[in-house]
Amino acid sequence: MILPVGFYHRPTLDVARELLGKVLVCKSPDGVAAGMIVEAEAYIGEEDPACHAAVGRTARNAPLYGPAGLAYVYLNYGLHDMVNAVTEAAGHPSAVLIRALEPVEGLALMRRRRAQAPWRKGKAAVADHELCRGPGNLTRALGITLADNLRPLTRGRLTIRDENLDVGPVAWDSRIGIRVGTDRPWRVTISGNQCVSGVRSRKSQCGMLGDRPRSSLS
DNA sequence: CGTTCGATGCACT
DNA sequence: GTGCATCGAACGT
Repeated sequence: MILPVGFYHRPTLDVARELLGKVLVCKSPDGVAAGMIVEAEAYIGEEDPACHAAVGRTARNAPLYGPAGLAYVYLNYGLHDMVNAVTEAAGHPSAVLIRALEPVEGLALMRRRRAQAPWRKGKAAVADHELCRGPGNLTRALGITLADNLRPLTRGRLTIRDENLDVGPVAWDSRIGIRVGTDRPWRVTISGNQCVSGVRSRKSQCGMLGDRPRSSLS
């Protein structure tokens, strides 16, 4: 079942938590690629210094201010397209960044796309659990680009499905790769999943379990 | 093991 | 002109 708009039209932390275990699907003429979401981050409002809306409404971040259930895709570092699910009511700029997937369908297509990255030409193939590890990697593996910005996630080429997959324990910790707003524990992951990005082979990521971060500031 | 740093393009000041 | 919600190679310990 494809997640309905109502799923996204809720508090962003709840959406982030419940996106774990759901399946992001991208169809293209080359085939279908899909993966289970194992890592996500919440970006909530103009008061969140790490949210793109912290600078107020601009041409780029306008999708954050729109209705829930749309994709917000933008280019980062000139190299990587990042995909978010817009959440909450229109006028409340917020979204969930999808940071890693466990590949489910279209592994061969993912491998082909990853190998096409300019910096990967002539390099060894990536392992299956690395195909969608990291926000830039997963968009490349699924073929998600800026052309998917503002696309509804409730039908068509780009969707998120509930396939009743088991999730198990989840952990909240601070968001990755940002210079501000690191105090907010708004990154959520499936504990122990090999496809989660971030610090490698680090001793057990101090994490709390549960439906909400221990100290949510919202 | 760890840390540094270049590639790359565009929105924003 | 500056600075990224990154990736991965290169280098140091």
